[in-house]
Amino acid sequence: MQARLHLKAFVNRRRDPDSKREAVLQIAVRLFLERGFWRTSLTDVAAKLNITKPALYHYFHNKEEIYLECYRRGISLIQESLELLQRHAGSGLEKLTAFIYNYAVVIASDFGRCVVRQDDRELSARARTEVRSYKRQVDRSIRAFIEEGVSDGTIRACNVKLAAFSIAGAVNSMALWFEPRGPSSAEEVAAEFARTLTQGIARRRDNKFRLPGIVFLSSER
Amino acid sequence: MQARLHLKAFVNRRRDPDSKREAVLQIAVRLFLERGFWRTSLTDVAAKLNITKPALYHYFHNKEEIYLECYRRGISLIQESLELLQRHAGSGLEKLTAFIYNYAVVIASDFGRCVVRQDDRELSARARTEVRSYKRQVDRSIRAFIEEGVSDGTIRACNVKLAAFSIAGAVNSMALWFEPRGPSSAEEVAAEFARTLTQGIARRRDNKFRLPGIVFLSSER
DNA sequence: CGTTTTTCTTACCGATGAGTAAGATATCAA
DNA sequence: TTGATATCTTACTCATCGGTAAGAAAAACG
Repeated sequence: MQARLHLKAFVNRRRDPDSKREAVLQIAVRLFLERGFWRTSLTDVAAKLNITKPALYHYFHNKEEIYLECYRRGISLIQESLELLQRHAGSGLEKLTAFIYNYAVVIASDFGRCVVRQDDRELSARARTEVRSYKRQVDRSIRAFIEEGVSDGTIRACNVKLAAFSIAGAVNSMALWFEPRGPSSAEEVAAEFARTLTQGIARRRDNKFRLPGIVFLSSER
Repeated sequence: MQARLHLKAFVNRRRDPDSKREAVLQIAVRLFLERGFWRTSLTDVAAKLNITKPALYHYFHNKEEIYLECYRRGISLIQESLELLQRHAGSGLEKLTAFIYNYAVVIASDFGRCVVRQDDRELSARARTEVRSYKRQVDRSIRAFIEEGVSDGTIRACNVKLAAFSIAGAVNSMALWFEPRGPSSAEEVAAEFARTLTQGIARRRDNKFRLPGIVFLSSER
């Protein structure tokens, strides 16, 4: 990776704010992923870049702004995918399947994982509002694909909201375990998820589903 | 709920450590869910109970122990479900479906959500080891159900590890949005998830799956 | 070369929160 | 009632970390 490059962005005082800002983001997002937002101090970030904490304040107003920039990068990748799919003609099921694939690939990237891994509640009210509006947008898109599929007959009738949550939840969870240098590539995982989440894993000989009778837990405990 | 009861556990100095410990856990888990572990101070917990922070140290060694107790409660619910399923005869698919249902109901409870919502990395090495060993156990069980299903022909051949992650991820995500007083009951969500995650949402006229050609993102960005 | 501007450092503030020391006070058992 | 014990409080320590003030040093510019 060009991580080496970013680590050397501050070797001298050359005036190049753009690439220095970039270096901060690249290093920060790695640390946020490694340790979480609150456990990552700006002193840590600065140390990795061989500068001191106050230097960061020449490029960002505060810690949250650094995170928000990382977040916006991830979101813009997702939006890019959504726009392409919305222009594309195809059945609801095809769009949904393609979206799951693309979304999974995004979530596998550093900035993508950053989008999902962060807990809203740790943000200011202002930032939280921004973040949640993006999330709603993604959710609306997934639901639209599903509804389209139900209309055109490629998706069976189901609880659209819960189906969307289930799909988003499964893909989002990648952020918790996916490792770029791990055994499966992003594309492998994306393909498997796209298949599993649309087609299921059951070998369906018949089309009727019933809940097994061995269910026993109730939420009353 | 009996939250009122727990709020009154410390009205006098009656010697009843068991119910006082219980009250601490019940109030703590709510706050952990509301604000997250690190954003919840022991002063907050104590205030809700009408005592002061040092009083908590009569019942728990430190903050992490309080969290771990909450965690163990959630885990024991899951284990209870697993044991029952392992004793039960049935196809792999049936067991998996039933597990998804039961697991979802557990995750919908306060202690269940606590299990999932907490980020390992915020724990000590010791606690993290304990927590992860539980998680591995759940993962192994899901995989075993899937493998059983593949053997007995009720589940199609698939990447077992990724399928298990996908299912666990979807159910775990409930912890992030499920609200006991929300529009859907735990049982409703559990049933829908059990269905969606095993049968998929596609209306399958034929059995072949192909990735739509509109996929465009690569992880190289 | 000298002036201006940007970049970055040292030294600090203030707030927060986990955990402790020491002692006051209520409960309980005899 | 009284002594022993558990319970809980006040007052504190210590460490962390976001953010700031003030100025030094390097770079850019003319």
